[in-house]
Amino acid sequence: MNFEKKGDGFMKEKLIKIINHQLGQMGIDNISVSIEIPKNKDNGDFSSNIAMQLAKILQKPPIEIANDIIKNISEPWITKIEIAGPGFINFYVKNDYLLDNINYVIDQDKNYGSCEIGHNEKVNIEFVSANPTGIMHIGNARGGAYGDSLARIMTFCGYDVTKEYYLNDAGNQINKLGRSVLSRYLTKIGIENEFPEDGYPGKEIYDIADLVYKDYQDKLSKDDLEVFKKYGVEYLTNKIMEDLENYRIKYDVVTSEKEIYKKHPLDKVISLMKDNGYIYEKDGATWFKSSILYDDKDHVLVKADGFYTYLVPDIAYHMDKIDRGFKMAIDVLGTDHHGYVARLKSALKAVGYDDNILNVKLLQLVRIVRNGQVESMHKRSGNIVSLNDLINEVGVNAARYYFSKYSLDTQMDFDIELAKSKSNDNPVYYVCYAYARICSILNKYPKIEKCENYNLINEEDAYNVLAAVYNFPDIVKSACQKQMPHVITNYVYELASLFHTYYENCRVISDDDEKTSQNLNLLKCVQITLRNALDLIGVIPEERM
RNA sequence: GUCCUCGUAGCUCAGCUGGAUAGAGCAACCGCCUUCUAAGCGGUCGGUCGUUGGUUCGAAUCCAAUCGAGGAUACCA
Repeated sequence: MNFEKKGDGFMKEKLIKIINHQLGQMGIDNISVSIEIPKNKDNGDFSSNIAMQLAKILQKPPIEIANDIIKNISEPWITKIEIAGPGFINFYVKNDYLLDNINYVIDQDKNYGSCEIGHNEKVNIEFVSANPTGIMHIGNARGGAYGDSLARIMTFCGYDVTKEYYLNDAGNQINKLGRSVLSRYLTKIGIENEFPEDGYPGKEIYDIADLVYKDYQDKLSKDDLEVFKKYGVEYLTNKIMEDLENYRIKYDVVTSEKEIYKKHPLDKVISLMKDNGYIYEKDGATWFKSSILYDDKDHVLVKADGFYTYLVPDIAYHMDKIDRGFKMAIDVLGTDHHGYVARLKSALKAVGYDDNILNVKLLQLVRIVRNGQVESMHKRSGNIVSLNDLINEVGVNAARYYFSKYSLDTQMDFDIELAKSKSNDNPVYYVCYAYARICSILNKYPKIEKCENYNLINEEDAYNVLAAVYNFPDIVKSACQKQMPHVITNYVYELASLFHTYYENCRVISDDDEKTSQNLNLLKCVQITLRNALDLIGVIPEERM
């Protein structure tokens, strides 16, 4: 048997080639053939529905077509071809390709599963980007896990990814922050004052006031708002970055709103839109004619009081992103921003930029459930669970796994009590346990040599594990193309499950040295696959549990 | 009112560019530790894929209507 050691959808390609050849013989050459791995093993190792797709075109029953396709196929490595159900062609194949994959995985090691489909294309992923007016809370954890995992997956697939945080360090909310700190400061130095009604009530505001006091004692007054703003933004930005780093998120770029003003002065943005004919004046305000683009209504850009609405700096910011040469700019936002997408895309078009570059991922907001009651995240600081508290409570692995488990559009309830009390039921332990079991055995054999061949591995359970390992690169590609990290999370669970079954039924270490050695290499490639897959969702498994 | 997203097992969710008997986990019940980690394994129970129509060889998947949940519809950010 002469299989090239190429674990990258190789068998599928080979089968597609064979089918295409047969179709060519039949005079059909402009149809794309797809090969799938059947969910049910009874339906073969690989399967194609090509005959059914051709039924309409050829005006012939699918089963007849299938017969025509397969009658001349004869390959030594194909053990059986069946036509089943309404016209599926099911291929049964020798297991050698799975065994040959073992050394390939071990050689690839950290790169196993990676690919080059990104062609080094520049991609920007912006996520979290919470305003520096408070600390990170659970609501940010989901977008954080999503954005970071997507970045890891796309990088693994050969994209040139920039992870970006947009820091809103200007504007009204920062004034509010400044006034909140000021109020706490005044109280501290004994000056009676009223806390602003729309101020930020978090306890971190006291800490900032303490810092200001440390540097200035009681020398400041309400005229020094800029100082309070500066301390507030600095302190909270650092705190946010620190919390995110604990959550295993590291940004490549933090873009400051203030800096954007310098690159794209806001009046220039407006005049650009004006030149392109998208601006009109009404009731003393400047309006954007977004309704003639993607939006269903127009929006104000400059208010009657002369201030810009939030949309203008955001347009400038996205212009800047595109200026930097990204072929794709992904924004991860909560569904509460969904109306904003049409606005922003319209605006980019209005300033003459390609709005297709912008790709917005909307995620359902996380609701906090405590004792069966849904709690509001926004109203009172007392209810907000900080990201830091969550990590201290359940650990980073459990948190990252949990938030990577669900697709973006499931409305997610986060049950605090459940997370705390039943953390052992989190499937992350199930997966990590498989990894720990492997390590425990492999650690007994510090030096494992690769084998020439794996002819002694013949258990059904072993083949099942190896088939999942073989499939990993395809899974990564699919997660990347769909931009769905949870595909990886589901995969890793399945791989762990297959391994636990194997472990239960097959002894790895035995008196037969050759067989033991082959088994150890099998373990090694499961270990590599588990580790690589978990890394993509920001989980680092322990060697021991 | 208009627009967007979602309704799959008792619960939490996969599956959705149409494909074979709709899958996991949790919960419930029954088994398995003299052997490499029982945070494990095996088994039983559990479904008119919200409802009704349509498209077709075939629909959880596509289309329309309808009911239900959430969100968006600011001269707030």
